[in-house]
Amino acid sequence: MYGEYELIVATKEPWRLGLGIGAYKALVATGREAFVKLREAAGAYGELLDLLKAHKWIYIKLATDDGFRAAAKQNKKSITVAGVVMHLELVSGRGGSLVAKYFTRNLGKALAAADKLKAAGLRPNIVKSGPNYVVYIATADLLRLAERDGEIRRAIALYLAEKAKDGTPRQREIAEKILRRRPFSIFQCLSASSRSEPRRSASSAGGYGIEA
DNA sequence: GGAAAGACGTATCTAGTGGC
DNA sequence: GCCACTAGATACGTCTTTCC
Repeated sequence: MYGEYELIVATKEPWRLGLGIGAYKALVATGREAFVKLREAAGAYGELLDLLKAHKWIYIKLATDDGFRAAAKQNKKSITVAGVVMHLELVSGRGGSLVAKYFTRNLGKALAAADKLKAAGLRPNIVKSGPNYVVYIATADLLRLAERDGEIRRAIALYLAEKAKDGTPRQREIAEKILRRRPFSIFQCLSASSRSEPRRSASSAGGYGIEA
């Protein structure tokens, strides 16, 4: 697939940038290298594109960053609590609430997960749901956890923001209600996490185009 | 195709609050 | 203090999606 992509820049002096193709175009890179060049060229703009979650930028990162690709594959709105990977879920009761759940068909695993969560000072519940056992922590515990853990706070904020934007009408209603009710700010969470990262040197991303 | 995991909806319980 | 009402939380079933 990578061979199908070419990074071509239009310029008055194409020979300075790469292989000249036509009077004003330079072929800078092909295949995977085209994505790598694009990513390098983005420089500081990359941070902005990260925050904006621009889908074309995400495609570039998926093509150039193995770790990001693995994380994206694994990431299903899940959080890790006391070593237990749980996924977030909006529950549409009368008011609507947010819970973190761990699914398993193995009762022993469910009990073990609940023990870990208890050891972390939480109050897990185990319910049978069809053939599954569901270990979950309720909204109150989840929010207490979020106060202590920035990563979990960020995951919850992103999840709620995503549901408020792209969820079903009912999910949007619940997500917006929770966001109004709780002192969550997606922007606080994002800016807090971006502040903790080292600054990158700035460079221009202008002038590049990509052709498939 | 089947098992496991994930998503969603409904019913019910519980706690808080206001009116009397 | 009691009752009614409301909102939030929990319980649980079912359907869908994903993965082997």
